[in-house]
Amino acid sequence: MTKPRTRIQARNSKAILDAALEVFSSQGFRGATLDQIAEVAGLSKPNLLYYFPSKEAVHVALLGQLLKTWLDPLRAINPAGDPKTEIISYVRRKLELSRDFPRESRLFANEILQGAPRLLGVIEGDLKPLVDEKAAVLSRWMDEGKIARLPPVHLLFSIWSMTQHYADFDVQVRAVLGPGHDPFTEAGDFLNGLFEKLLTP
Amino acid sequence: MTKPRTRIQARNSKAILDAALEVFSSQGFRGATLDQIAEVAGLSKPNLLYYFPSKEAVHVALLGQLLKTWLDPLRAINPAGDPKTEIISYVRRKLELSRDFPRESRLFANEILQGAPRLLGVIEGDLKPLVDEKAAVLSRWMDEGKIARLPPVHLLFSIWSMTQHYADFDVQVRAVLGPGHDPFTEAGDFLNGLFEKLLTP
DNA sequence: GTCTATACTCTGATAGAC
DNA sequence: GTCTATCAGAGTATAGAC
Repeated sequence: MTKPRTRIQARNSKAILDAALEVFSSQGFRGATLDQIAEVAGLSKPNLLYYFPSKEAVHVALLGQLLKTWLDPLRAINPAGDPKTEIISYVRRKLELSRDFPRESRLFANEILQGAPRLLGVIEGDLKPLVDEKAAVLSRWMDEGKIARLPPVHLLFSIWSMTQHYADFDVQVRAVLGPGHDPFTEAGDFLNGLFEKLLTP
Repeated sequence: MTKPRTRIQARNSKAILDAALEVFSSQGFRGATLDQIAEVAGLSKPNLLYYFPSKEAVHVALLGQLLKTWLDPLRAINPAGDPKTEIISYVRRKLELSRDFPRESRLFANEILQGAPRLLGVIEGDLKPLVDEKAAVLSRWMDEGKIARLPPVHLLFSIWSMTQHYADFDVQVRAVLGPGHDPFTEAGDFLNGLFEKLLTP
């Protein structure tokens, strides 16, 4: 069902992928069942399998569309921009992704936790070259004294881990903060200040 | 099998819990099977079920012993110690936990990702009070001008996320760094410098 | 204490009517 | 395109021999 030809097909394909995102992101691939996905999508199980030939195919379709979105903010770092502004904007965008697409973040986390069986190739083939490219930009900025000298790749890891934490560990974050808190607003202020200070040479 | 009475029972119980940690931490609760656990433990499936009455019971036993270890470093923060030293030691201990017990970290991450169905009570009952207690200590240190003023709980979140990232996302970390890197050694230096700078008023 | 055999349920996937 | 019915295999758990 790569090319939906009718409105119904487009709507059902979308419903299935959305339901699958819901279930896969909270249960992992093996823990999710087609029954659950079909129920959330509001379809029968055989009908789901009319749109996708197998459970695996649904998962692959999800991961495929995930990675483009996921890497966009990193791609958007502009080598010609103001260094500190570029990095802090990147942090902000990553946190917005966690806030607006927490299921995508958890789907990704689940995949990596399980050893990235379906994603390792993409990580090595797409993510690593992109990281190498941007790490070189960061290094140049450090050489020029525009930002503090830090190991560039670990700087990226710290951005990923802190921003994704608010999506992936949302339950724990809210339980520990208690009621009356807005985790993402507070995180935005905290991370803004953190990287402002950290990046100042 | 709460009180093993013979050497064989002690050894088998231990083998089962170790195997279960291996499988649950990489597959999640639903994704793991008793077949896998029994095979890793070197026992037959019925024999495994002689030691634990159900899959659920194995999982509960694992989570129970997990949390004590997991909270120890936070408990160890000494209100009477030197503030910056205490916090940086905490970061170091947490990173050592990630390095030496990555499966425990991933088991915990899996649980939270899945909405903490078996852990939310402990988080609210044990973790939150402990965090509140230590956050008060951090706040006092900030009031006294010993360390920079930051939202204390979010400071703890940043420590948890950055240190656990190296265990939970190990596959991605190694794939992005490429060969010839020692993630945990590099992370230790990076995080040491990061918090040294961040905490300086 | 450990094994073989098996009961029973769940799950992914297919057949075929409409 | 969607449904009911159903199959084959995997999965949890139990019975009972040794």
